Amino acid sequence: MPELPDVEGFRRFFARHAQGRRVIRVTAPDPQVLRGTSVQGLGRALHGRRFAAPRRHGKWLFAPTDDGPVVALHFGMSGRLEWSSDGSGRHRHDRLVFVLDTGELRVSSMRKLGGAWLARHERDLADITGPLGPDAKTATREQLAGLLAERRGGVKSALMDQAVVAGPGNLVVDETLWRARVHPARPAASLSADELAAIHRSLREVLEGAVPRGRVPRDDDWLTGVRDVADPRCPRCGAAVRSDTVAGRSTRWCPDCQPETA
DNA sequence: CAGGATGTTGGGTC
DNA sequence: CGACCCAACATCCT
Repeated sequence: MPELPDVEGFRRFFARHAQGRRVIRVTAPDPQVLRGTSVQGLGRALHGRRFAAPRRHGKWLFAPTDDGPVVALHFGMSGRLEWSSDGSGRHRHDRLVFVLDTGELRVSSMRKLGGAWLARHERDLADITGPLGPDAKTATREQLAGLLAERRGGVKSALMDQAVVAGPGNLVVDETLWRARVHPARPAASLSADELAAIHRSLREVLEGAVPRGRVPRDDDWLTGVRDVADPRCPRCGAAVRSDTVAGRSTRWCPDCQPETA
């Protein structure tokens, strides 16, 4: 499920449990999630080192050690972190375990779409992540407007592209466009200054609401709250919510609040 | 049983 | 090169 708000929750979780803690050993109940490294490689790089403050960019979580190597985590569609102070309660989907001096931090992933990478140095992270736009939480209105203005495709496709702006996923984008009253298939380059401002403001509001919760809330005054109910109604105007595939992803929008032509 | 799920990548195509 | 579409990845759920 992880989008930016979820990963920000994982960052806080990582900081609470692992920051300043020493790595005793690394085990991989399912090494398939290790990308470009091995459990031996991770062990050699991390053994005896302490984790420093974790950082997030978009949907990536970076866990540097106090003197060099950095673990990069991406959670795919189903990843999350678990903590066990006494080593008990192992779960079937735990794929990677950092045994620390105070307990075990576990990377769990049902579908194994994400994974764990090892960077020798900070400067190697960009090779792992590929191109990433500015983080959605801090992107300025000018940045966002400029990036969208030079896109040729639809606005949902643009906002979903991590190289344009890093962090938004399917739920955040649908929620943002609903709040901004912009149809998801609108050509990005056709948006007015007012619409661009509304998208930026809405993106900030959605993230400010979601990040403290560590997820996109399923509140009933959010579009996400009616996403999967039968006969969904727009929480703002009561119109029947439309469902279709846009930019290759399942998409919800309100035909009254978000008309196709502005 | 078929289809879908909050993500990304690689191939083919225009 | 930019953008779209689709399949694939692996597992569970409706």
